[in-house]
Amino acid sequence: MSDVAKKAGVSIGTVSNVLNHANRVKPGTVKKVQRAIEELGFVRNDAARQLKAGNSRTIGLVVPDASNPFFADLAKGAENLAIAREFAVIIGNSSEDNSRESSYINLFHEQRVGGVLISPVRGVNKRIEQLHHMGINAVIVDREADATICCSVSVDDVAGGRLASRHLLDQGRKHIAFVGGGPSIQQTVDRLEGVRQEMLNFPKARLSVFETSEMNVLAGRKVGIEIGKLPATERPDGVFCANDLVAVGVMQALLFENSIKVPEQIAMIGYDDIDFAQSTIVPLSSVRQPSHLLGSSAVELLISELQDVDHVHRQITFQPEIVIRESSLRTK
Amino acid sequence: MSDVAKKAGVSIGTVSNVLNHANRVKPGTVKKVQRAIEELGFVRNDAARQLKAGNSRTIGLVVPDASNPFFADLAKGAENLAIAREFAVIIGNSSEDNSRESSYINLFHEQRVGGVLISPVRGVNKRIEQLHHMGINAVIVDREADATICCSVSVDDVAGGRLASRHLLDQGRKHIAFVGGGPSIQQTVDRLEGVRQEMLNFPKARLSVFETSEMNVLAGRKVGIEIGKLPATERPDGVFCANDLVAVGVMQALLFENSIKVPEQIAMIGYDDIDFAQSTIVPLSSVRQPSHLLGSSAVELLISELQDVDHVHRQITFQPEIVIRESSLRTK
DNA sequence: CTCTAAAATTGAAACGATTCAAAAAAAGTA
DNA sequence: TACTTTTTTTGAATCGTTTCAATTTTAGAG
Repeated sequence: MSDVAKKAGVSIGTVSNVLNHANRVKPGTVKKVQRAIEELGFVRNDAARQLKAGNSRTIGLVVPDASNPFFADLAKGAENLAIAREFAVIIGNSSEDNSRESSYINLFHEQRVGGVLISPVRGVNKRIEQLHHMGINAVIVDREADATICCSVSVDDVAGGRLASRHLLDQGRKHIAFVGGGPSIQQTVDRLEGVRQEMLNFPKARLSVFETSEMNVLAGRKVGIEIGKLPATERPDGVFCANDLVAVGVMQALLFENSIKVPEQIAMIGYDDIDFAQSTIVPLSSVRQPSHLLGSSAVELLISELQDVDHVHRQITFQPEIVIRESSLRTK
Repeated sequence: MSDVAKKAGVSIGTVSNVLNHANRVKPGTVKKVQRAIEELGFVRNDAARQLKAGNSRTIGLVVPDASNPFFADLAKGAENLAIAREFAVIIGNSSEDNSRESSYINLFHEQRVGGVLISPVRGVNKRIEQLHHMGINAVIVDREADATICCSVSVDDVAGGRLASRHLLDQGRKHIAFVGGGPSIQQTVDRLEGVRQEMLNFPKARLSVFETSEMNVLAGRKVGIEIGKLPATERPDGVFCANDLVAVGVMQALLFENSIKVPEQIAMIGYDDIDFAQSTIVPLSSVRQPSHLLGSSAVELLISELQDVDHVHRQITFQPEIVIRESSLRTK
């Protein structure tokens, strides 16, 4: 910067003013400085700027699976709004791993990000507590949080679970299977809770629960093979998967490995309504979440927390919506 | 940090040594300092560290479409290796927009990232030139680069185009349609070039080219509707899409909007072999690229450039591989 | 116990921006 | 012209690390 100052024949302070408060500087001087910047190819060192400022115009986003289109869309929503507000978004992929989640939080903290959007893998409250204790502004996404400590943006997963299971039961299915990622994943727990609630209205129906190691296509395929091998009396006639990736895997296995017909023999419904859901072998019914809106709302809340003096923590909950396609329709 | 030093009863320099060169410090002292760090909840300020170091252990990655699973996988490959080498990866999504690409480059430059992995939208050489001129270490991904200036990791797109089109022609298709994103997108240009080369071996076959506004499902659907509306004599009997997202869109439109049978009336093949390709309504043939490997190799090259004094720029080119599924098979 | 070599510790300087009180220049007024 | 007010410009101090030459402590040898 001092090179620029020398070349433009002004002081360092003036160069800084041109960069940050151009209106305080005489127009002629601005031009001189800008020409010098241009000629020297000067680019401000953000580390020094941050060091002085104490924080940065960057938002950290920690997601459990960046290759899940749902989170990719959520990230896109967040990024678009952030850019409009002149913030940058850094994405960290925890891969549903607690220690990886921690190291991203540390990395972001070291970088003194303005704040963090996070969809915690497990132990939400513990994580919130920790972030709060570290003095990091955080918005919980896709999970409800304790209103007193921070903001959150979520979708009512219990309602989503009810929607999906009620639809299957309404279609006359008697034995529902729920396929999801185990009790450490909150989304799974809530969606299953919705199923359980709904089952109370159908006392004759039966529920089986299958646990996957991860929430992706491959893990779904494993469960699909397992289901296909069950004797006819033990086999469910309706499968609800905790996300579409798992549903796609289960469907693949049922159709190709076990020659089971969807929806005739087994009706299926997924969750997230990713772009591909309508393009699967049998178009997949799903529960739609406003992924884009989740991301942008989260950024909105975070920026409000950073900038508004009278900010109060808010919990925004969106309602999911069922999208019915061929995979879950009643057999004629 | 001075608080930590005071609490541990040592100097600031010692605290720094504990953090960075623990072996230079007596084990007992290390313990004292670590306890102090623990108790005070101290987190190093990365801005100051970077300011001193002049650069950061961060790698910027600029992709044209983060919601394309191909790039999501590539990013994952990059991230995994980077983490193993204790680098962090920041992802910027240019959305195939030149100015957005520029602003990410500037952001990364301001942050003094160690280097940049980039899949430039257009004008590759101009962009390489610019990065080189700015003194930014860069590796071009998914595109070959001028060997004298920087490294690159790519897949032979011309070969991929040949593979796909030869397969369709071998199956007896006479009128091939190529669907891709226009001449500004290098991948499209190269894959089409492959098609053109291969057509020379089949002088009786015909080629039509359709241009999409973007390279996603929605854009593909539009072209699919267009193709479906063509009179039978003008309609292609083999469609090669420049990526799987577009192929999925085209397939949706053909099947649902126009009731055209795949592969009986129109054979289809996509590109990238994303996870979903085998789960589409009619399982989609595709050209597989080693997406994960692309990402990790790029990181490898970049880190070598940063750390090895005798680094020489290398161009790594992988060969694509055809994956044949139902969508392109000959009608019995 | 003394001397020497090795290991551990110290703390001032440097990184490159922003800030702000003070100085200088310009504009306005009598 | 002389003085006041407003606008611009200046540059030293600051942010929190890392580095490295100098100093102190410890270990080893005789």
